[in-house]
Amino acid sequence: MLDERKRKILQAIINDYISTAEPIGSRTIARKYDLGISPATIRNEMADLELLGYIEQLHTSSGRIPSAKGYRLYVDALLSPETITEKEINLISNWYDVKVRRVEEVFQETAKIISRMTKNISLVLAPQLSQATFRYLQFLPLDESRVIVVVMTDSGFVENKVIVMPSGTTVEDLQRIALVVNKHLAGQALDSIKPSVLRRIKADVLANSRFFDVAMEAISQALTVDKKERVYLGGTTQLLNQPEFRDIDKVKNIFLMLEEEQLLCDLLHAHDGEGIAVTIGQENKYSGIQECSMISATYKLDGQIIGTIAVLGPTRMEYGKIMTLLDFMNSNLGQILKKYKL
Amino acid sequence: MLDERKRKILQAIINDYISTAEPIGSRTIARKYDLGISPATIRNEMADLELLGYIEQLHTSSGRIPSAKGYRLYVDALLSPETITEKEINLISNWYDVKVRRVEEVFQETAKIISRMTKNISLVLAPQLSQATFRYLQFLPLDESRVIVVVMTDSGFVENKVIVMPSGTTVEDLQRIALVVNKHLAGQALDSIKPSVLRRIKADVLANSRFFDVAMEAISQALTVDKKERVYLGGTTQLLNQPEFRDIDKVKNIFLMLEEEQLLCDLLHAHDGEGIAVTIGQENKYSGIQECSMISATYKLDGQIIGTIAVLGPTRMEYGKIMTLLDFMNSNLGQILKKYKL
DNA sequence: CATTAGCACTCACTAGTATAGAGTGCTAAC
DNA sequence: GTTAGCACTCTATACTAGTGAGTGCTAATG
Repeated sequence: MLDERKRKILQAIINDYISTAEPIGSRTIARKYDLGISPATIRNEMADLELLGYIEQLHTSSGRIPSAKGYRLYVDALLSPETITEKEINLISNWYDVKVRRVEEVFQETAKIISRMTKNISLVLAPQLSQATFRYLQFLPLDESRVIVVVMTDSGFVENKVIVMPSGTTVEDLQRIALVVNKHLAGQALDSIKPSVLRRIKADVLANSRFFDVAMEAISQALTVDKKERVYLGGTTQLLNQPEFRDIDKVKNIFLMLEEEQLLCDLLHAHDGEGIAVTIGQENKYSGIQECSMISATYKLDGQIIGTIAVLGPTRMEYGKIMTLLDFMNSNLGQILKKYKL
Repeated sequence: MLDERKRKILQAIINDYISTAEPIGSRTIARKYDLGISPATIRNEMADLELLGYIEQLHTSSGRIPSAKGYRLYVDALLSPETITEKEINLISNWYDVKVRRVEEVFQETAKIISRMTKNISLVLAPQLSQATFRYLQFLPLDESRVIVVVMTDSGFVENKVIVMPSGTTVEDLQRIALVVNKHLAGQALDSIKPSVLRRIKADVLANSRFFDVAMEAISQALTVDKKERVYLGGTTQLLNQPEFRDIDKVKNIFLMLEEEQLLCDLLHAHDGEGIAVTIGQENKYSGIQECSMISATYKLDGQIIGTIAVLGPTRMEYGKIMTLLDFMNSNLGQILKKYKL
């Protein structure tokens, strides 16, 4: 383990690099940080730190920058605790009050708040519908031939799908099917409702089998279609403000990744335990963001993890501040969801 | 008006600049395009074209590039007609078949197709709900205190909102309210349903006034909330492939604009007549895209204009090809919407 | 014996200069 | 009217110091 002085110096290097994005030399450390030692001593310590792999040099006569290993130690042990201010809390709750009118908007706005406050890209993985449980389904006639299947879940999410019914289907036919289906599926998790389950139901509705197939098709579509989780992005342009991303090609790689929703889902799922996770640089699986760090946090509703929020930025990011914010946001998000869902 | 030879030369300059992004000189024109005249003659003609404002020079010894006025003439008069290939048509219909499962996805996928095929940013303005007309509304009980208000429109769009009802509300109360509301609102355009209209209804439901206020609040929310039109974006990263956007700051401006949905709506509404519109460079109202051109086309459903599709890119874009594609897409979109809406 | 002053050395960055090359406008010949 | 020829302009590239921030090493110091 590093001694106190080495840690102080490493901390100074990282803090400075985080705010300036410039390599930092022994002179500057001695001047800016009051460590009571001369540049020469700092140089010796820095040589040690470099040997240990915590910092690196771009070329022999440049200052030092933190290495991935350095950031890792920083995040794990050197981070000075940050608190979220009263002002920030007000800003957040005010934002929700003004901008959010319905559940679905919570996620997009959460992403916006986070990116605004951290000056980085934010990602919000919204809960999959499949984790919800089926409450009931209802057919609402639209006109002579078309019917809307409305599927309701426990938590109040509503999924709907317009279908065309064979001519001659009556409202009563539909109600009978709904009755049977509801009896079978009530309380089941959406992702446990597989074609086999639906087929078993069929036996119970034999009398109406003519409409059943169409209805089942629609139901299974209404059920599956939104299993696809949604990722909401915020502040993608923030990346363009970072000096390490002046290079269009680096930016392009990352933006291309951000356009692939499935990839983002996977990325956010990499962390599916509780609490906050930090992946630094090459720790990231996707090569496009190996010059980035990602801080992610899972949030809960009624004690169950239902989604993830994350911040993506250059490895040189304000870990402390962002972790504190995400911690606050994710403990908050459950309540906010409840509130807006009613 | 320009004589034939001048037009040929201007056409050559613009075509070449569109494909190379490099200023073009008299020598190159003579070599690449078989006009039967010498570089010197071309130089003379180019001097004229510059005097007339159709082309410009970056500095005295550089080749010429088209000016905004040049592009304008090109688009209005010089464009060689392009046709869409069988292969492309298949690609498009196949894309819809594979990717689109529900109405809402049509717009996002349309944006993706267009950006993929044009290598530029695409924007799709999806129909506002407010243009739809109210069909009927229904209350679906969720649990003891919560109810879902489902509002259905003519075209089969469904809007829903969870509300909390005062304790003691019965299903019959709700049905009575629904009945009255439906009687009053059926067939009305959503954006004509204002608070004053709702208040007038109140008289008819006096017996249930206790629940009425809550219900009305929810209804008006369900009605207004999605008046907000949605803009779907595709291929924003394509911009980064353009040589004229190697500069991060230019890109940033445009990306910032793309994040503001309201702005994009306004932009797309600038063209609300029929057919295709092209705005070139400074013709654009928003300063951020004055180095861009935008080609937009409105699409219809049942004879009525319901939205806009557009392509945004550098002024140096393949006008002919893109206009042909948009023309095809917008004439196609109505059918596709019908098909997937069913 | 850890610390520090001093110094030679390295290397990116900047400014200045020369050169090459693409393209022009003008003039005179065809 | 068209074109060959030529002097001229201006960018882009390569090369060459010169500057300065920062280092590592050595020897002196408390």
